[in-house]
This record gives sequence, structure tokens and C-alpha cells, in this order.
Amino acid sequence: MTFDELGLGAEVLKAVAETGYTEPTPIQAQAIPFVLAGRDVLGIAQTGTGKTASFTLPMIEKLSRGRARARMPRSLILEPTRELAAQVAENFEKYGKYHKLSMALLIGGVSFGDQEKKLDRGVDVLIATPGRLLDHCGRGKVLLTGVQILVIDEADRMLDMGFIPDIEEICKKIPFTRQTLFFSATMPPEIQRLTDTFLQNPERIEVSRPASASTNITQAIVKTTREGKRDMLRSLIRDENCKNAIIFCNRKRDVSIVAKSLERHGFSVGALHGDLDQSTRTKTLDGFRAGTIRLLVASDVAARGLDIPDVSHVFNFDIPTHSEDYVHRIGRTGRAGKSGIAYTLVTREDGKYLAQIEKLIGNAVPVHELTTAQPAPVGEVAIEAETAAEPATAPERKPRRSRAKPRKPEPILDSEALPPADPVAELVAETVEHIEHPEPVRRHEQTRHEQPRSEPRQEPRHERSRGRGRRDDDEGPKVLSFGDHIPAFMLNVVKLPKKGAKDIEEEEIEEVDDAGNVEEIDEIVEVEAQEA
DNA sequence: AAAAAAC
Repeated sequence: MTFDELGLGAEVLKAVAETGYTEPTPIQAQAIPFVLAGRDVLGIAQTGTGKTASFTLPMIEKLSRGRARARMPRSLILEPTRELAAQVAENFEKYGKYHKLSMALLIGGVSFGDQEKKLDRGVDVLIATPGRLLDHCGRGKVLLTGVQILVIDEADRMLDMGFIPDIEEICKKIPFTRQTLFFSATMPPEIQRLTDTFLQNPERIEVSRPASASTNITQAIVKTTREGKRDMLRSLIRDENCKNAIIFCNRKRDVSIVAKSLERHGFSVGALHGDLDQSTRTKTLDGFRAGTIRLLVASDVAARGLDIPDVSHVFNFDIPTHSEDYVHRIGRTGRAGKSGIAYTLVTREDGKYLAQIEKLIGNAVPVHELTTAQPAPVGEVAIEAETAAEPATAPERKPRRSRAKPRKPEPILDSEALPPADPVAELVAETVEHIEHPEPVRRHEQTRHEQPRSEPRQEPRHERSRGRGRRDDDEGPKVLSFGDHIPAFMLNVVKLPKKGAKDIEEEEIEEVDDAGNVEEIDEIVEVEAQEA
């Protein structure tokens, strides 16, 4: 089967040929003729199956006839994340290079000005995330009554993210005479219901999963402890001689911390999550694609759909708590016919998540043992930043002002240089730890204000906004309904037992120490809270 | 339990 047989025009075929693709993927082969024929399509497929081109190619073909009018786009593609939207836009540019199609990318986090200018000039293809599109609609800058082709991509993810009401609102603005292409990786009942209302007599096309739990991705779990994760990660990165890697964390805060930690250890690293400003997100992703950033520490914003052809490794710094996400995350490697390696750090608290993952993929994930206990000398490790030799790559430490507790001195020996610990003794120690402190309470806000402070410091906003924890010497939250007076009972804070509290405080400091600079981490968290 | 998406 070749692309010529699908009914696409010469210009599109030329653009496809120039990218080097000769053979359509199953979803392309099946969907393209139906899209060209004007049929609604329900595509059940994940990214990595060539799904994007299965709608962009025939859309370019269809839109090549006709002209756009101001503020009335002729087609609309909805994507759940900004990065995916940008990726689809690139796809259009690549395959539409021999057509004069105008395109606008409407995503949040960037200025309205350019987007409005493009809309005014009239666009053939509008690619958008729901929030920003509705914003433009509300401002009267775009009319959807001229949309002839609507694409709803990654529908199940839109559902996960709570976008369905937005999608329904957007669909109401588009005439029924449109052609609708609807893509989803899975078909939960809620999505099924949507297809019944959005689609008319659709052609259902289902393609098998791309190499998810299959041959070209080698998977393994690596046993570690919560405290030992960053050490273990570095050992793995060195051990594996990674070309590049995506490192997934479950929380945005941990993305920042792990990225800082790796940076401090001289690695070439970038961080990606939804609270970073869009220009940083774009720059980081471009840098990773181009190879100037070798390690990408990311939240699940990068778990699905991102198409980076050449990712050698995926590390799950945190095991995903939703087993579906595991498949998506590891699917960022082993793409475009390449092989990939996916390691998941697992602690003893993660057992049930691992069980769910193994159930989903249908087999047990083997345990990986480190092959070296020695840290590689910095200069010899390819993946570490070229500038790693000069310790200036580590961010300069600002003096700590927010904590009275003195820093723990740097250990003389890197922990990796120590002989491997006796696993049995370790397990016993962990178990004892666990029995002594059965609840790993992490409410450090409450422990912090027991520490004397050298100078008053404003509580980071995320702590204030959550309303728990309060220092005796600050003003406290303003509660409007009580004026400035706050009844005493509202200021009661449940005190943790002294011993437990101390342990937690120490753990927090250690964590942040390794990550680099206490102040900086606090600032990051604060900035994130403000942006959220 | 968390992430994502609008100012």
C-alpha cells in the first residue's frame, strides 16, 4: 500500500514524500479515504499510530479548494494540551507546504494580539485548546458558523481533564452540516455517549495499540526508597549511558526539585509542567527535541501524544498512580521504529500501583539491578553537560535565611561510592522505621513554625491558601467575615508529636538540600502557586 | 492523588 492510492492530490503527496514516508500507517490507510469522501470518522487510536496525519493530510486536500473569510475559520481542531496543539500545527505546516493554507494556533499562555490578527485575516485551519478558543469566542473575535470540518482529538483525555463541557459548548456553535472527526484512545461510556451526539453515521476505525507493552520497549522496575530516588536516578542515567531521557514525576513540585537536583549534579536538563510559562515550555521542548537538553523532567503534561522520534529512555521517577498513564509515559520512547528503555523507580509504598500496572499490561515487569556501584567520573559521562567540569553550572547558593536549622554538612563521600547496603538489613531498618512512624505524615507546614526564625518571612502562598499551618509570629490569614479578628478556635493547630515532627523536618531539609537551594525551591513553589 | 486548561 502506498500513499498514492488514497486519493490525495499531487501537492500533498509531494510533501509526504519529502518527509520520507512511503507507506501509510493502518489508521491513515483506513481513515483518509473516508475523510476525503466527507464522512464522519470515529478513530480509536493512540498517538504513535500516525493518527495526526490521518486527519491533517485529507484536510489539507479538502481545504485547498475554497477560501477563508475573516474571523470565520473553515476547520477547527481541538487538542487537550498546548504542546499537542503546537505539534498538530507543525504537522500542517510540514504537509501543507505546497498549499496556501492559512492557519492559526489558539492556545493559552501567549498573547492575544497575534492570534487576533490571524483571525481577522481569515484562517483555513484553526488549532486550539478549549479555554483560549472560548475566550476568543466570548470576545467576538471568532465565529464558528463557517466551520466545515471539526476534529476532536484525544477525546478521552479531554474527558479526564474536565474539558467535555467546553467541548459541548464549542460544538453548539458549529453547524450540524459539518464533518466531524473524533479520536480517542479508549472508549469509556461517557465518550461513547459523546460520539452519539457529535457524530452522524460515523465510520468506525479501530487500530491496535502502538508498541505499548510490546517488543521495542524494554521495561524494568528499580527498587529504591523515597529518600534514595534521586541518587538512584543519577546512577541509572550514568549506568545506562542514555542518549537522552524523559523523567516523569507525579507532581509539579517534584518536577522542579528533580530538575534542580540534576542540574546541580551537572546534567543537561530542562523542566516541563503546566505551571511554567508558555515560552519556557516551548523553549524547553524545542531544546529537548534539538538535543541541546538531554534530560527532560516532566509532569504528565508530556505523558501523552508528544511525538519526539528519538527518546532513548523514559524514567518514572514516581510510579504513575493511574495505570493507563504508565503506558502513555513509556510510549514516549521506542518510537519511529527505534528501541527504547523504560525504568520505573518503585518504593515499598508503591506496591498497589505496580500491581495495577502489571495487571493492565498483562505481565510482570522485571526487576533491574544496577551494574555499577561506582559513580562515573564527570568528564567521561556523555550525557552530562559539556560545561560540567566547571562547577559553575551548579546554581549559586544564596545564603539560607528562612531556616534557623543549620545545613547538614555535605557528605564527603558521594553515597554512590559507598558499598551497596545489605538489602535485608535495609528492609529491617525500613520496617522498624515504618512501625515507629506508621503514618508518613508530610504536613511540614505544621512543623516549620515550631522552628524559631531569624527574620519574619511570608508563608509561601500555597501554604496560606490551603489554610492549614500557621506561625505564631505572623499576621495570619485575613478572614473577611470576622474582620481582622480571628476567633481563637480557628487558630488551633493540631501539634504533631515532637519526635515525629523532628524527623519530618530533617527529611524536608535533606530533600531540599540535595535539590540545590532552599530559597530557590521555596520561590519555585511560590511562583507555581501564584500561577495556579 | 495529581495533572491539565482562560484571563
